[in-house]
Amino acid sequence: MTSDSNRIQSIRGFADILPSATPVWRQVETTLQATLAAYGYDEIRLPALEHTELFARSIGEVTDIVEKEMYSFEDRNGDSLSLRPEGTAGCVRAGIQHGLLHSKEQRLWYAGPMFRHERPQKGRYRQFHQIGAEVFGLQGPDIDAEMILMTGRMLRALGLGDVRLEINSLGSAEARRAYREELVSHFRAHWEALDADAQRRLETNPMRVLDSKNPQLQAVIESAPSLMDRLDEASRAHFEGLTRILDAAGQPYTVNPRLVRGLDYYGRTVFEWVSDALGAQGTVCAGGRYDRLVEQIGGNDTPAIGFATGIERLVSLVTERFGVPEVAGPDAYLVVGDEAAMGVAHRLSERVRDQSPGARIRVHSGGGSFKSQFKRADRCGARYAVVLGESERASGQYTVKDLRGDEPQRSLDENELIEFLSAGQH
RNA sequence: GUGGGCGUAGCUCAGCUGGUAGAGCUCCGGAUUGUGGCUCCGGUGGUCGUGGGUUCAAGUCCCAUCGCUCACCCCA
Repeated sequence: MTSDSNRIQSIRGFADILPSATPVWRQVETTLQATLAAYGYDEIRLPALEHTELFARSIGEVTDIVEKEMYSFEDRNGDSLSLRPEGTAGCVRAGIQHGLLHSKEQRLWYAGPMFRHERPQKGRYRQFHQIGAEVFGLQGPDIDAEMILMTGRMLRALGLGDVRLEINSLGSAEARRAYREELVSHFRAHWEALDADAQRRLETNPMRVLDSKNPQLQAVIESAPSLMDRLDEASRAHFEGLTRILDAAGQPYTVNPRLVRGLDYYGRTVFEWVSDALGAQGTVCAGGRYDRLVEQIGGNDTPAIGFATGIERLVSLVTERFGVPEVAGPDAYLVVGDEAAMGVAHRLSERVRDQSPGARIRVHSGGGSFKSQFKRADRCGARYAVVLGESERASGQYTVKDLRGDEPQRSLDENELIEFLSAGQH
């Protein structure tokens, strides 16, 4: 036994996804991708590594993500590169670089690992996986509403229809700036009523003060001005347009005026789907509009909206609710008597795979008694055990035993056996 | 970065006021010379996370350190 001290372990926050979990992952991923396809989105695949500058310029220099959570390092030529902490920046970069956004709309989705150097906890990892989508070139609230309805459909398709939808509008950059100043002076006037945490937030991200969970601050927060009341006219009309469509579509929501994004590029519509079953990390899907970003990183003025979901969180919810599906074993397990039988076993199984690519045949390896081979056939969940021993080779009649049901043991010649195993479900 | 909880067999865990490391499951073998599951019997598997200290004696007490985990911050 190797001692723990010289055994290499995975990096903190980088999880292995073991065979017992991959079926749920696959189910979540295929369900989400099918829904995206149903709304006419096209897949785009993007690098995990980008120039650090891209994230600094899009996410915001002073955000936590850029300041202390990125995996950044110098390339051999001295460039600063970073593992992507989110997917939007790279998608926008690719859209500009390849001319995808040139006066036409795009509905794109992507999937893959993201990296943030945070302290891991339930539902939060340093390498985590997202599926997200970005729509470019559409400025009206109709696409906002469609994206919200689509993400709602995704969650329902996973059996997670009981999450709640929260929406808000962050208004225009100008309105937000004016509001932020107003907010800062409000809280400065009540400085001594704030706790240390809120005082710190007032310096870094004033709108976050509204998020404080401290009940003693509720009075000061209640009396604070609301961004909703100070939206610019266009943003107000946009938001009202959004709620009209959601109402007409029968999609329930709550307006949460304290719903703020941690990334600088958001404006106007923001939304979140929240579950109460995940502890502190309740957001399973979040998105919003970012009309200024494309221009900000060098493209033409292009309206855009996007969302991302955390696969780990969805997998966790689905697993808690429905358990893990039993892994289906092979259709047949070939028990081999000796070396000569091994040749027969592979000749037979290859012919079955030729004829029926969906057939799942496991040929025993590693020797051992018939007893132990049968035991393994049973343990791996095989439906049938096929015995290839001396007497079978002599007679040309192979024994097939049903391991899961009451079918009587049968004797088949080679062609019959191949037909039998190729038939799939018996 | 900060705080709480936890580190004993592959897994889940027991181990009392310090006194020779245990159980269940798994795995391997046997009962059944070529037939799994159920049962019974036997076996493999541990520097008790790591390093130091106290003691005649440490899984147990003390200190440090590493790891896991939950929470804060922040976020998917």
